Amino acid sequence: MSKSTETMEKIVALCRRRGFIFGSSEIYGGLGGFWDYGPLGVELKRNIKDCWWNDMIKNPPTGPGGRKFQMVGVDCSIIMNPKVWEASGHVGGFSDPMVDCKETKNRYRADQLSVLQTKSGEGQMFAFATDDDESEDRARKKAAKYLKTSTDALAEMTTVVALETLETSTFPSILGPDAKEVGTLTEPRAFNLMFETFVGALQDSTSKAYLRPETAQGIFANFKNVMDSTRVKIPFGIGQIGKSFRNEINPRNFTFRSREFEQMEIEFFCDPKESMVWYEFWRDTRIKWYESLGIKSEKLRPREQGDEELAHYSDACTDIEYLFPFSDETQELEGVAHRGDFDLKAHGKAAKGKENAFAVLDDATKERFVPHVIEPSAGVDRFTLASITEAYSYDENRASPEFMKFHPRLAPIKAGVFPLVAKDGLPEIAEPIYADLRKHFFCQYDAKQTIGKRYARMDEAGTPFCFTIDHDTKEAGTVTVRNRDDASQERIDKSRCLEYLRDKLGI
RNA sequence: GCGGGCGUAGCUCAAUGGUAGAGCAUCAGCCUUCCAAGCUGAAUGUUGACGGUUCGAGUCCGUUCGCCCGCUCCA
Repeated sequence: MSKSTETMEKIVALCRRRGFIFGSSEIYGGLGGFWDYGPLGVELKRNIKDCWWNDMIKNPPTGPGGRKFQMVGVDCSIIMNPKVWEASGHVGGFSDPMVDCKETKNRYRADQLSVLQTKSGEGQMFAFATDDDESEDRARKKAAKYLKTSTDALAEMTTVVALETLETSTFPSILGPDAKEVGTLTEPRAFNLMFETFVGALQDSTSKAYLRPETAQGIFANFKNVMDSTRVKIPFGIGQIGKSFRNEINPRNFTFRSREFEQMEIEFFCDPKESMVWYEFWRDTRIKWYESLGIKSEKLRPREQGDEELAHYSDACTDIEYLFPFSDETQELEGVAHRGDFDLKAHGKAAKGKENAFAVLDDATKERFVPHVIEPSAGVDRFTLASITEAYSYDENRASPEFMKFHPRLAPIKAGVFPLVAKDGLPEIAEPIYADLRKHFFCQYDAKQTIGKRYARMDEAGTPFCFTIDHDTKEAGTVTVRNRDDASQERIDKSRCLEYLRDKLGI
């Protein structure tokens, strides 16, 4: 077992042991790709979402060149009119079994491919798009060349069959419609990763609906509503945090690829002429945000997508990737995509009947334009997992070797409050201190067992500070503050605990 | 999807085909004046599930499910 796998196993074990993350419905054997957050996990995840909402929506950064811009939020329904997903391109070809060509990366509907084969069924076969004369023509020419015969004589020697009637074991002999090499077609697979459900009591095709596979479309669908109700002006952004669902074929790596997950997405609308400037601004802003929350920059790798990787409508896209312990390669935390006017035009066309239905007026030139969109789309669960793996520390010289070095803003518990012993009137002093602190921060009071065990428990929870009330507190009115990261101690006046926390946490 | 490995208490692991156990963790109490100390006690199981062989199965056989690893896949 590799060292990184071992580390990952320790992290998963700690998450379970301390109540960060459990497998969903474990008592019934679990369900792959679904996870529950426990008492500590929910605090961590909530802190992450609060940080994002605060830093991006409530108090957004200043734009390039000191420009101000507005940010507003929405919270859209998970189930939407299925037409949303037709317009966005999520349904359509994706409901049916598909065949991929490994060479050309083209994807074909399995029921729309035919194959030209020799009457004996032997030798190479030639696939083409059914009812596409041009594609069939190309296949026939290639077949004629292969069989060293004329296209006229070919009809005598060959027969046409539907791809779906062939055994997948014969696929290595098939030449794809656009391929140069033989045997590059995959077996037909269902590619609709959207969860289906039914709205209303009747379960038929007219009531079919989908759980959203991304939060973005709810924002696009409400673009006009937000424009009309809030007096925002281009450039501005709409943010949303919410659950999305993808029926992943193969969920792996703890919570990294889950079937139910939460997203934090911004759709930023701007003048096409300035779109690249805003794209670069958001890419850099988002990278800095992760660094500000304790992700080391050397583990954070922005990866600019090459032209061949980009969606056809996209001008640029950067995946902000993080080096998780479960892989030698960095994995995507967030995608910052320049989506052009693709989405607004698609919905304008589908819902309003013309592509420019969502155009806005340029005050200076009095011309109408469809805004371009910059989309920083982050995975809440992925960043939660990244902050956990980043925080995980091991020092065999400590009494409690494992500890979680969370950034103070993210730490689930901000402080522990302990009477050194549960007698001599110490709990009576400690309890009011705790009652005062908990009004402002999530804290924990513990009087059980030895002080060492209590510190160790707080280390595993990632609590940055512990206040310990001892006999000197009675005499001098001071308490011990114990620091999680180096186990160092200092004494402060017991009345200064809240002030101390505010100062050290920076919040 | 393919191949390999593993399933016994919350965790780490024991138990010749013959009464399912230990340590840690948890809880209660004692002790304890700053880093998982000690003592006493308590609670904890459909041995992943189903079926078969057997007088008797955690153990042998079959099936199945789950998890992990490697490939594959990931609009």
